Amino acid sequence: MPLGKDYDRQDCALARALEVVGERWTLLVLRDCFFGVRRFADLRAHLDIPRAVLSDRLATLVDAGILERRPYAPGRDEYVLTEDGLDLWPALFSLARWGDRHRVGPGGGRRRFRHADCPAGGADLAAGGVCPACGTLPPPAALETRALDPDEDDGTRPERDDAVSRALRRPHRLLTPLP
Amino acid sequence: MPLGKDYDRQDCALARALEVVGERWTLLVLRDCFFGVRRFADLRAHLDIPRAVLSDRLATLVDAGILERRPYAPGRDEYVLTEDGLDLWPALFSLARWGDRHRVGPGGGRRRFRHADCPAGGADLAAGGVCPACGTLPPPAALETRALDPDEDDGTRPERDDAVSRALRRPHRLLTPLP
DNA sequence: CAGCCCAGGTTCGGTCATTGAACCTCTGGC
DNA sequence: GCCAGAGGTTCAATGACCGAACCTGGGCTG
Repeated sequence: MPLGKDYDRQDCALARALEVVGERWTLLVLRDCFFGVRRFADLRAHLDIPRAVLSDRLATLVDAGILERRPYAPGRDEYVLTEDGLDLWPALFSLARWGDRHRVGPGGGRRRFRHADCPAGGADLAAGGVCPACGTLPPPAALETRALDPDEDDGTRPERDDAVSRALRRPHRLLTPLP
Repeated sequence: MPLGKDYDRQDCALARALEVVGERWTLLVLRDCFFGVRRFADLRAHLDIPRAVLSDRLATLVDAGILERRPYAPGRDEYVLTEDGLDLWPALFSLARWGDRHRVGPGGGRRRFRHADCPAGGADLAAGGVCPACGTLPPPAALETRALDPDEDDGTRPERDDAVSRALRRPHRLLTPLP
């Protein structure tokens, strides 16, 4: 946990957010949840995260009311974003967009987010997560994401080959279960 | 650095952003830079961050082109946000806003951000950093921040008493030097 | 129903980051 | 010459993270 015992000495909303969401891996786990990944094994395969750490992060997020854990079969649980979790979307999108624009370098995996349910026809999201066509801030469920076309992407890294990564190359509506 | 050696195995813009900005303390340092804090000693006093860690984070941020280090007197340096750094504003604001709304609990220090240069009169920023009055996404330099009035704030913690904390209780234009 | 597999963990030593305290160095002022 | 303050670095101790190995409980297969 970032700041640890210093938590209550920081008089700042940002510090309180980072207390839950600022640990290593946590935001990447949440990104996957927005993409529609719901199961422990899929998160592990997609992120290459140590089991113990993933276990710990999921517990923290459930505790904080950001994820909900629910059985989908006897003995099997899945993790789904709550209302509070869904509200993290603008923050997550803004950070990813910044990474996309300023740290291009040697890593592909760039993607676009389009307002699929847009009354004005839809367009790729602009800064802040705003749809430039209709001017609103669409909720994640109204968005479709897809990888950049190979000719737009200058990444030269080998692509990942787990089920989630493969599914995410094709257009995909956010929050729809993956893979 | 989050993810460390796994950096190049993550095909994701978010991972690349977190590589620079996801370490403990880094976002809090940047928040202070947006507020107008520029000097090592002021950051230290305001954040209660260990010297070695602050030193390391500042070096990383300068390396990444997010901060610029420049002398303001012989032997004295200050740190100022670059263009790339300023572009982090929507992400920072969104996270702080989420913390403000979902993790209220036992910590005051809540604040509002108003579009001071708004042609439509200005209003507190809404989700994504958008000004609800004019519908644009104002740059940080166009914003004024102030602490919530005591009756709006349910924080019961003792207030901090360093120069930066004191200055930030009064209305303050972002990026204007503090304290 | 014995035996196996799979999802979703926990446990465990080794390694790496963070912490707080102490020490260093340069500049300017008296 | 001496001191103070800014902006560091160094160090031992603590805590987080890592990867590998082990555990558990339900379903399937024969």
